[in-house]
Amino acid sequence: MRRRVLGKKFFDEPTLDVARSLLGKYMVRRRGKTEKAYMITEVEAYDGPRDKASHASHGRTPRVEVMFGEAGKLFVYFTYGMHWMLNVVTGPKDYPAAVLVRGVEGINGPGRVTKKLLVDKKLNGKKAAPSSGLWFEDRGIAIRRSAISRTSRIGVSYAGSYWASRKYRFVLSV
DNA sequence: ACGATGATGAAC
DNA sequence: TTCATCATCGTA
Repeated sequence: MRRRVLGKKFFDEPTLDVARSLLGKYMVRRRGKTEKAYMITEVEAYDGPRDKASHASHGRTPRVEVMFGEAGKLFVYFTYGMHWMLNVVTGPKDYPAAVLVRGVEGINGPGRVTKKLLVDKKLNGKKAAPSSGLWFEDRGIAIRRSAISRTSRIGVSYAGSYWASRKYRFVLSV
């Protein structure tokens, strides 16, 4: 099987492009000797300091510092008192942007993804790479444009009508 | 439908 | 220092 680990070059692109490109790619998790790969089926883009749905719209706080950093780093934060959210940083340094992984094959919901893959704050700020135990791979699956649907993002009504209605969510239809 | 559960930022 | 708000999920 053809495998290519996705690195900085892949993620250092416009957030929306990266989000769409991640569909059909694989997220690989290694814990000790066991390694599991899951095809990515649902993502959301959070794009820049003016995106009111992005936590980075409040400025460069410790919680979101990683979003301002290097593309290809993992951004993990805690919400709703019980869920970890897994993102990967995109675009240039000092431009806060990331893609939230909302679903993978067989697992729907960002909180379930992190629970299943045992993701928590220990991964925050780590590079998405085999050395950190969590990374992304291109395994040669081609995704047709027609297999991708775009919708507005989930749970961001607080962001105001403009930002809440941006079609920044990408879903791979079965 | 709503409660669990806690970090965050804004208000006071 | 308190408070409402949340990129949610499970149970109902």
